[in-house]
Amino acid sequence: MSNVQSIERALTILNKLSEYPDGIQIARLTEQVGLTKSTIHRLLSTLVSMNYVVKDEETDKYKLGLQVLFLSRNLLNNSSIVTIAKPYLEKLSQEVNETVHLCIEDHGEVIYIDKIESNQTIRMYSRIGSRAPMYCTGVGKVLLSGAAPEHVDQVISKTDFIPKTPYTITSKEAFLKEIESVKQQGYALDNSENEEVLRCIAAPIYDHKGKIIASFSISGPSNRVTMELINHTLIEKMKQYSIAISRNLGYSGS
Amino acid sequence: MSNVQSIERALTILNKLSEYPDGIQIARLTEQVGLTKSTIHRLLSTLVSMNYVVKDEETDKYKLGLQVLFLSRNLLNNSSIVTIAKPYLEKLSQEVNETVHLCIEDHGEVIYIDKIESNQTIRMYSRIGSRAPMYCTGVGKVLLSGAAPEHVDQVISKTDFIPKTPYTITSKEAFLKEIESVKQQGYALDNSENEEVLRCIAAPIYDHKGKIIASFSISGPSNRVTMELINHTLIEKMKQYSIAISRNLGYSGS
DNA sequence: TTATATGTTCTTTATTATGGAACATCATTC
DNA sequence: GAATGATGTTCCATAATAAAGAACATATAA
Repeated sequence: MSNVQSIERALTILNKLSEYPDGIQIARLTEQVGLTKSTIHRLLSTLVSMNYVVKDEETDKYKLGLQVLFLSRNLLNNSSIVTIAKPYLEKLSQEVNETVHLCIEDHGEVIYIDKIESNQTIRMYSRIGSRAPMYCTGVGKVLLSGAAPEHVDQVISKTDFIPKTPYTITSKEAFLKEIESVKQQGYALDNSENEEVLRCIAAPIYDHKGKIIASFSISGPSNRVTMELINHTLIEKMKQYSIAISRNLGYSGS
Repeated sequence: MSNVQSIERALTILNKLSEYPDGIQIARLTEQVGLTKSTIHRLLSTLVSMNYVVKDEETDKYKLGLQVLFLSRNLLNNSSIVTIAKPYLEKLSQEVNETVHLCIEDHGEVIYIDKIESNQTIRMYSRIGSRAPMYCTGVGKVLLSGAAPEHVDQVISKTDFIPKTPYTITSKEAFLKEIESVKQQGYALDNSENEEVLRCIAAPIYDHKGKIIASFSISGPSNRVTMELINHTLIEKMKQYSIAISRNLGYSGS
């Protein structure tokens, strides 16, 4: 029941460090984490000794060590979704020449587990491992459209509907309605609801039981990914890929 | 000076879990890690509460959680080597139609920080974040060829020269000689020294100070990556790419 | 049913982590 | 160049914390 304090603290520090790719000093960490210098120093020393953290001797800054990368090395390979979906997503990205993402839900958030970049010159910055809220992303809506009502309620109750753009859905009622319509349609849009200049279309991936276990999306600047293109081409394309990938996971529905 | 015991133990468990992508039970972990059931249970509970570990309620198996992936999300993006080298490595991989790796040294080991797969049907299994010893890899030889003699000695003294194949270098003296000749040549081979069927050629990447900070390699089955191909084409090609990438990092040498 | 293997919870104990203080190091300012 | 301030590091007494055995719970197999 009760957790180990020092481990909680150490992991909190790791989380914090991940926000500072160039490292952070102990003094800054004390402000951020709220522990004494000496405690943080000791915790960091332990993390360093295990290669989870590296200390830059020049600047006295601490940053994540490569052991963290080593940990995650098998995290996605084993996950058959990534492996199975990859060739399809690559083909899709090539066809539409836009970035394609693959996501699953984790603790009420969207987490990006794969990404195929378009060859367009303006590339989006890398996202694998990143999290995003569900209420303002196409993939999030799709994932919730396949979840049990209680789970949807639970996620929504924890959601802060922050208006990221003028188009963001900001009420529970509207969002519930939106999820319902996603369920009907079989796809979801993010119509500049997360970032002003971005438009996405997302579709579900089903497992053999017909459960939605992942979602993939096409994202691109609104001027390229127009509503016309979506209605004309992308909806149909996404549905095709949705079924193709799901079939490969043992899905037998339509 | 003295480390926090519970953190060391927790990280040891994380390391262990990374070996079991499908999860492992507490009982197995006690055997592997040598702690009591209750201790491991408590440590795991803490890790679970922080989302570093996930418990499969069906099988009672514990495996790494996606927070680990979240941690590493910025680990390589910030690293300018990956970003700068990527387009070159992609082009190289396309030209030779073989897998290309990018590596740095970490605590006396080679660590793979990027990988571009060839389009050949037989793909190598993913490696980003993986570690490999330096004595039996081309990239390892290259990295050591640029290191200070004391560092080379230190790494070698910690190295177990295990003969992975009949061609593996198994003595300090031979390895030192090999590194010396790599330094002369400006490239290194792994002539089936790590895996019987594999041949690699590796070259250095220099920073603005002329220091070797990374190494990249072409790897492929020996029947495709023949010694003839290497001598004829690849050596020259690797040297060109080596200089091109290094130039982009501010290197001004030849 | 019993036995065995496993996960979970509880409680006592002493080990262990904690944080203040002292010390060290460095950069900046007067 | 001394003094100040900001930082990292080490030490140590104390109390809080984690440890592990035992008891309990649950599931599977004999």
